[in-house]
Amino acid sequence: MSDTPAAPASQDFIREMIAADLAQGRNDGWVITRFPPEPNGYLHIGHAKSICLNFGLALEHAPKSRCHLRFDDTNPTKEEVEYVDSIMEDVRWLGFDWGRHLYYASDYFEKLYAFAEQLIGKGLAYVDDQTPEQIRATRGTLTSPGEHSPFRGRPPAENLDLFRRMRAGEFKEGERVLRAKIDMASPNMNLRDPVIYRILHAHHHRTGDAWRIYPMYDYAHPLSDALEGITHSLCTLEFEHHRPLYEWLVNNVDGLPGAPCQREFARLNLTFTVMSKRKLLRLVKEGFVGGWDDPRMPTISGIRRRGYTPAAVRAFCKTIGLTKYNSLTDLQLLEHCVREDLNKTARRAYAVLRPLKVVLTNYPEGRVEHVELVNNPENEAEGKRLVPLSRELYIEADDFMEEPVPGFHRLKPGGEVRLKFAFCIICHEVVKDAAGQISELRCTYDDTTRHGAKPEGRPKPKGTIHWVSAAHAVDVEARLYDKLFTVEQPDGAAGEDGDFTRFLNPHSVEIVTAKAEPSLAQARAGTHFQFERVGYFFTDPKDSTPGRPVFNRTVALKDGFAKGKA
RNA sequence: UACCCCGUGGUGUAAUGGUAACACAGGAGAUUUUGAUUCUCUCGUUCAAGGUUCGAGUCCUUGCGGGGUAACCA
Repeated sequence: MSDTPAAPASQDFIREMIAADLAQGRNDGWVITRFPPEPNGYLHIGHAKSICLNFGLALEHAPKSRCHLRFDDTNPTKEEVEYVDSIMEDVRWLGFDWGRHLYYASDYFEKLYAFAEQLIGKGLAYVDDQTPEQIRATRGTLTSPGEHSPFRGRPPAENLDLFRRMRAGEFKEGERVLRAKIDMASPNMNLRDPVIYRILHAHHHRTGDAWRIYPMYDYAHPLSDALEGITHSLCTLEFEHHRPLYEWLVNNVDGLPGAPCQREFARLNLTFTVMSKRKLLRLVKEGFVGGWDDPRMPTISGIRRRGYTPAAVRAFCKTIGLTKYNSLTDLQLLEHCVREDLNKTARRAYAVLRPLKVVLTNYPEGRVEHVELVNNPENEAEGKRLVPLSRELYIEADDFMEEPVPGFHRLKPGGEVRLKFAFCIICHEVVKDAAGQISELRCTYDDTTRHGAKPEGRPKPKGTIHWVSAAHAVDVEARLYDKLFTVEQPDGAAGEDGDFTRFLNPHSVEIVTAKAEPSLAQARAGTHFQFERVGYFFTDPKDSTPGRPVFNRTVALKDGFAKGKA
């Protein structure tokens, strides 16, 4: 894959705006972006879109550019260090680097507090003694204006005193808040005197017990952006109505080093998956999956463990584009991106997922030969390897049909097939057990067909299948992952208050013991393979142990035959 | 029955007043020691109606459809 983190994406409305800003000489030619996660959950593929955008922009505009990683840790009741660590790991894994520009909104608490006092002094903020219920009740509705708080006219000196006492911890949670004084009649609810500070007697993961009041996102975010000199603050569509408030703060607070500009883009939606943190958290907490990094999860850690590559995720993010249209991206596009990458880079190996024994009746007992297999047909430099072959083999059960359907050109009674890189075999006998199940196939091999030789006057078998030597094969665990949900839109299909978990795919994982070529026993954790004719697999970084690898199926190979039948 | 945003093939995007194109998916074929890959061909598109213009996917109006917004969450 030619994709690199710095590869420029096509022009989208954000990049056009930045180009226009640059053309007008704004920001002294700098492009400074930020990725601002709240450390209250794991990052998912939707965040990857934002990460690629923000860090990508910085790379595209080097050297007068950078992207900050800033944790939006303004709500101590929800945030944890565990999430901070995973987020940093995920961003790095995607191939991006924030350098020394790692920040926390909590680093600015003292400055943000001073700005709040400034707003109070200007008569632009006031302490409200109303209860949360009263505030909600007087905010009005979508179709009717709100009412002024009885405390709205409080003089600045009194507000200042009260606000300082809020900070000092003199009041209980919920007793008072600081509100911006804007417009209770605004059609934009965010401008109806939004709460900008609330009392929270909570321990913060970084500031400890130093604070009794914490700023709200709407207040902290624009000012943090401004403090860091962010030029372009890019977020998702649901913050569009917050933009006027964002701008109000940037314009009304004096002494800000920068004037960032917020723009919004559509978040990513993927078929057959849910993306909200709340829903993902539920899948984890209620044990529907093994954890945040379960390979079926759309989290970065999940898809990493599944075997997706950073390059594939980046290519995907580039392909989906950037618009304000609320779209639903086909999961197949993600799969296409990872196949495209892995096809070029993954080592090939032979593994039989559902083994069926084959005895070569004309192959001498006790004889073992070693066949040369190509490691990667897409890259000859990866060379070849030797794989043992003997009288008894395993082939994929799917590669034999006792009563073949039309168009099936693998092994059938009396039929011939090529064992890839070895020779052709003909099936003479189907052996069944007491239950009538096929237990073994008795075949003969043709020594004249070695190494792909096609003797004259001899019809060429249409099928080529993979195989492993029964005596040499190693048992390995393979986890066959499939879609987590059975419907394209689990949230939508669940309806208003329906439960999306009823659309969970009961077959989202199947664990089998595969028969693999011997070298696979030594596969190191975290290695990508293509099991020929089957799919791409990744040695599970968590559950693999030396000598006992566990293989996660990243994605199956496309199957033209299965498709034709459907 | 408020305000904001958005409507281009099945899906995701491009076309910046001048021949509607690319990718994925689908279909057909060629090649193939992976029914993979690769290659060729193919299917199929501007929400609607008016208006402006020599010319509209693009600009205007109205309608329709979708999304968002009433945490002391982010």
